[in-house]
Amino acid sequence: MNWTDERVELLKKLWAEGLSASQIAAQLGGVSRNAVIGKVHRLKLSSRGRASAAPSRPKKTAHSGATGKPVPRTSGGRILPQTVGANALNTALDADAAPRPALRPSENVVVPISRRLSLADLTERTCKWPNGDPLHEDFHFCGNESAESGPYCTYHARLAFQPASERRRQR
DNA sequence: CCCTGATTCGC
DNA sequence: GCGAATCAGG
Repeated sequence: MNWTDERVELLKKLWAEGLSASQIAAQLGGVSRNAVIGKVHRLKLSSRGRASAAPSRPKKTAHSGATGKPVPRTSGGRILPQTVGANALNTALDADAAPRPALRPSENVVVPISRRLSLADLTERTCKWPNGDPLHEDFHFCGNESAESGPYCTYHARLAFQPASERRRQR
């Protein structure tokens, strides 16, 4: 992924909004949080709001080049108070044997902003609620922090374990 | 352990 | 310029 003008603009916007580097990386897709942080610094839009100088940061010595090192590590992510407009929820794929109750691509479903993870990026503690059409590029998993030992985040867990009939009136 | 941003430096 | 590895901290 390269830093197109659009991606840079989005980066600036999200950074200004206070999203963390990992969250921004998740939104942009194709980049690590390190990449985001690096870009932020190069764009000189660090500080973000208050503060001025960084009090601590001596230096560093030995540095092992980026050679035979594994650890892809794509972590980070927190549910934000904001919401994103109606993503169609689909019943199709099953993430890791997580129970997948049927849910109509409902009308006014508002999904919390997610990390939009791919299947490969899911971990034990990420929400495995699938969003979008599995046959589309748009397909992704919520990826937000999942609830206590559950497969979904608190928001999706509610939808998942509620009878369709009750789901209706409770919203 | 989870995460955060900051820095260095090989590429 | 890019970003993994690393650091320092919550």
